[in-house]
Amino acid sequence: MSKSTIDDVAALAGVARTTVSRVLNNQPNVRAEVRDKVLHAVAQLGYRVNLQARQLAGKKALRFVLVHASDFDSEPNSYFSSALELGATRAAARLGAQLITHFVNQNDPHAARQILAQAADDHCNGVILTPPFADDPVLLRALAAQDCRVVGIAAGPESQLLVETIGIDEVRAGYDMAAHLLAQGHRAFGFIKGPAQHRSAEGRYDGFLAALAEAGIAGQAVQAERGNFTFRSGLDCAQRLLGPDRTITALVCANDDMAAGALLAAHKAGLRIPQDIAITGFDDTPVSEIVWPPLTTIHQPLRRMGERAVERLAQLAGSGAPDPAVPPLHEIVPHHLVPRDSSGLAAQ
Amino acid sequence: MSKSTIDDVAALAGVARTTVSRVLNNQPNVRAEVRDKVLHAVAQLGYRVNLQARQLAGKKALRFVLVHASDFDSEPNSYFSSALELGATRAAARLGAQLITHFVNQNDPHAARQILAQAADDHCNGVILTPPFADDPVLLRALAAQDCRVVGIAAGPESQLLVETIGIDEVRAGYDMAAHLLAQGHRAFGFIKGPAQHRSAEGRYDGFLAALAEAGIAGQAVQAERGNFTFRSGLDCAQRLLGPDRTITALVCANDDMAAGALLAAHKAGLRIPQDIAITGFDDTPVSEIVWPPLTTIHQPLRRMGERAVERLAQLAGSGAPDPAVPPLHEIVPHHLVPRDSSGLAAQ
DNA sequence: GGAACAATTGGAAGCGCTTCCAATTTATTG
DNA sequence: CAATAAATTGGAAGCGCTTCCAATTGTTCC
Repeated sequence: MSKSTIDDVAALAGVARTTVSRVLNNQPNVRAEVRDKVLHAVAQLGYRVNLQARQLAGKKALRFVLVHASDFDSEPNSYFSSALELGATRAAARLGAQLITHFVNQNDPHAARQILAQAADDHCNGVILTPPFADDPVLLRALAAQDCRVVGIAAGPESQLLVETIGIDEVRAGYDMAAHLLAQGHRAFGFIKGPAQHRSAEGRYDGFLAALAEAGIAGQAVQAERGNFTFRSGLDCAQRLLGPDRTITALVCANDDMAAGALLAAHKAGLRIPQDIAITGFDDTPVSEIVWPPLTTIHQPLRRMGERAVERLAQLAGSGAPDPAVPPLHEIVPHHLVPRDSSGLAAQ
Repeated sequence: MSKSTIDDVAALAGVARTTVSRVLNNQPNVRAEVRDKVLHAVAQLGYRVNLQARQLAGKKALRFVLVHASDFDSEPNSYFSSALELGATRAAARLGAQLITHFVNQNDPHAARQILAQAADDHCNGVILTPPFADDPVLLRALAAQDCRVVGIAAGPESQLLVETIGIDEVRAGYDMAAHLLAQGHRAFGFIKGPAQHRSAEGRYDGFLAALAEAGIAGQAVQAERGNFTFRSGLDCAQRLLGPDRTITALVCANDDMAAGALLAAHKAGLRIPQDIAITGFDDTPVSEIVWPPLTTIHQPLRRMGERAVERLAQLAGSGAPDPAVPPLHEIVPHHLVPRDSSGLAAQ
């Protein structure tokens, strides 16, 4: 069975090709009854538009912009952005959409303005934002005012009310990590958080505390430090937590890089991992498999998230203007705990 | 000035559209004189085919397959493969080509057969291979016999004679690293090599020795160990090299992961980096910026390499069957040394 | 009830290209 | 040199879709 065309649909629905086209493109002036008939025929034939033909016929291709935060004025060398973009590009290729990637220096005071300008210049149908940009409500609103659909990746709860978002259930992930360590007999915990602006990562801590509370462990029993997601900050925080008067047996870090730093602190302090101290990360980036011992962590499906972001944007673009009555959707992608050797049974 | 079309070219060249199409697609039955005229018109107008139209008119799209080596039966979580694929996908999107990615378990004894089958199934116009597959001459020949063009990435010298290849000048890179350390006053070196099968990485060691020889330092003075590119092996090898009777002041590792392992060994041995021991990596993967101190390393433009691989394949596909008289081209992409804090002036 | 209008629907052109087939030119051969 | 084959060129039909414009149908209002 070869691909069916718009004419097949038209024939089956008993209407003209033009009408099918109108239905397909959400255009007005089609009776509901006819629209249904067409949609029905589409479903029956498994019809899908041929993007080549559509574009050739003059329809502008979908254009999306993916904005990465960078610490410099160049493309970041990070796995996070690579994996996300890889997923997004795959989806874009599949959907025949164009994906433009920009790197914006997050330390630049004009970063937001720059993003707005790029979105306008590229005359795009949608923007994909990652933290910290995805957590900037002013930027989010400005983009919306610019008639530009936005999907935020790993955005915090505030952003989830403003724009479409995609992310793991951060709270649940924190909960799962706590449950894993509790099951191994740990009762005294350290936690290295990320920067407060990174809203979604805060959820990890909340979920972690929730699980502890369920197990009858008070939040005060947790020694929390605040890092900035870098190896160096993980090292520093962990050194404070793992001094000679250490009481904790497990140290949870809000991302893998900090966990790798904590690992070094533990090694330096002469502690055995996981016998003396269990250390866990978050994200399951390659570093978690590289270090020794390999990190127990929470896998975050970055490629999948990038894919979904583009798919969502494509769908939004096809469905016309946003309906202010419908709140934006927060899509949760599944995470899972990856147990490796950096955690194990707590010492008696 | 709007895009010119095939008819513009035809008009300018004074031929029919059909003839232009023939020239564009390298088809026979065009007089050399006419062909030149057309090509000239193409150049003059800056004409580029519209891929949408071409595909709509029935021409099959270019299909390339990118094969990654994996250690499991799943997609590897590595930066190397992500960055390469990202570059390849970007290029494919730009050229309107289709890129299919496969992950093949390199431990599977049938890996080669699997790749051949996939290349055949996908009915593709070309395959991009990475190590270790790019260094398998049997596979390379079989693929060629299957009428499938191959580009090898970071392939060894043997493969460079068999198929088109892309990579950095590994020998020169090794040389550069030695020069960097020599300039900092280091005279006694350790070197952690990769597995012998990884042919291109061997070049790094050769270049390194060459620079030492130029500086009047004998190869025997270098304490070489062989790792397998993992953090763990770097840790183990470094522990042997950095014992109490250590004589070296600089330790060069053939990739970043092993250097990260060596870093841990040094920390454990109570050595200061780089004051007591300089440690360097290779590849400039994200781990090199994550560890402490950040690694001096050689940057390898992975995304660019992926891009070029697709571009080369597209070019090959457009130029008909391979000419056995013309040897395959080995394309060198520029590398550069990234000095960071893990290397510094040698102690007196 | 019919004029004036708005809401629907369909017809047909054409986006830029490949490719089949027929027309033309050139080379080959008895 | 005519007859035949081979190489070269051009004409025209679509590929699957959007969109302009005309035709049709349904509504409204005096």
